[in-house]
Amino acid sequence: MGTKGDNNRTRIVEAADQLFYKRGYNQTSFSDIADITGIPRGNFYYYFKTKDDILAAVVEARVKHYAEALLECENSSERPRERLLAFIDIMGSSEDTVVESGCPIGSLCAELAKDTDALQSKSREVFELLRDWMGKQFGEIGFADANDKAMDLLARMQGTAVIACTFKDNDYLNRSIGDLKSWVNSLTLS
Amino acid sequence: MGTKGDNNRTRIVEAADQLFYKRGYNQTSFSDIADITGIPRGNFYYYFKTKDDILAAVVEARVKHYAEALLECENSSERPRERLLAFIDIMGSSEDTVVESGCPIGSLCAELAKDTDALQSKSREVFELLRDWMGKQFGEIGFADANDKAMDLLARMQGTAVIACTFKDNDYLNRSIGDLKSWVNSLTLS
DNA sequence: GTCTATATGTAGATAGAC
DNA sequence: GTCTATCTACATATAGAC
Repeated sequence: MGTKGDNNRTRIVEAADQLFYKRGYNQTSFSDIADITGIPRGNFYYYFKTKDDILAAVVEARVKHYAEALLECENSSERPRERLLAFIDIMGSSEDTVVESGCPIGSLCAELAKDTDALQSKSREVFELLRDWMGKQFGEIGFADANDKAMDLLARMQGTAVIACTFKDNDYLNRSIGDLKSWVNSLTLS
Repeated sequence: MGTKGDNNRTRIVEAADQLFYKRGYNQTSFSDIADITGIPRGNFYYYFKTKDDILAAVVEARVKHYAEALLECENSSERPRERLLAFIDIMGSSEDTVVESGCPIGSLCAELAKDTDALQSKSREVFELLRDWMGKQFGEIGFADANDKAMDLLARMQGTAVIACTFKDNDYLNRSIGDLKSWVNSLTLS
């Protein structure tokens, strides 16, 4: 803790995080990470046993990152509906990277769905965090089907990211984010 | 045309098509395709100059496949709204594979968005076909923003596939498909 | 803890016999 | 057209000096 080694470990995870997003997990090599960090390939095995372990560390870093983002959304308003809107806005503030590389969470899950079960379930953890948080917000609003609503919002955000990225369409992305917020605002307790 | 070589070419493309879907483009090797077809690795270069060329052939095969599927949807009803519902049902009929590997079109585009521009724009062709066809249907219904509606439907189907696949959730997939059809049915000319 | 050198496997691609 | 043998590059991973 607090040693030089921890710094190197953190730098490896941060570089891997970016590369997994921009190029994908399978297309990112140890050499790529070495080039960015300046840390020689061979050293990685002092911090991680396998490439899969690097992925696990990246996912854990992302869970931590999004947990903090959700906390900010939580603090942004007393009203759960406003909190959900605040979360949707995060995607808007990442407009350019979403158009370039898609959603960092969704694109990783989509890639690893075609890989081993271990990698797939690891990558899912970030989505589980978001789903549970969204479910909590919808529940506080009063929806009986809060979990279903959470899955719907998650899915609509993912679809928006996939299509905006595929067509390289910033206008569509912004319009769709607006529609998403309108949808959350229009939902009524039946 | 009609020679033995064309048969081999077709078999390579069909095997590649399946493998690109189940394992992804980058994770599919010539050896994998050779194992399935029984055609030796070295032979592939008689039919294709590079792996990218195999992808192009696969995309063209998919465009042809979906063009036929769209024609069937077109013939299924005189009413464009019904035709759109028929297309949505295609995803429902592929329930198990969608949960296992996602949408064949969307997952390929998401993967290749992190690859070269050439591969990315090639993979997009299937989506362009679907978008244009959907736009035509929404236009026939009478929507002024038919193209926007097409993008929305495409996005919602993609989001549904990503989430159903990530969470391995057949129930969610079926519910979401139902919701999608209700949405198409509920759209009114403003 | 950090580094270089290297092992081992497999990828895409080529050469040339038949 | 079909096949085997092989080239070159680069991947993950290991060994061992410092």
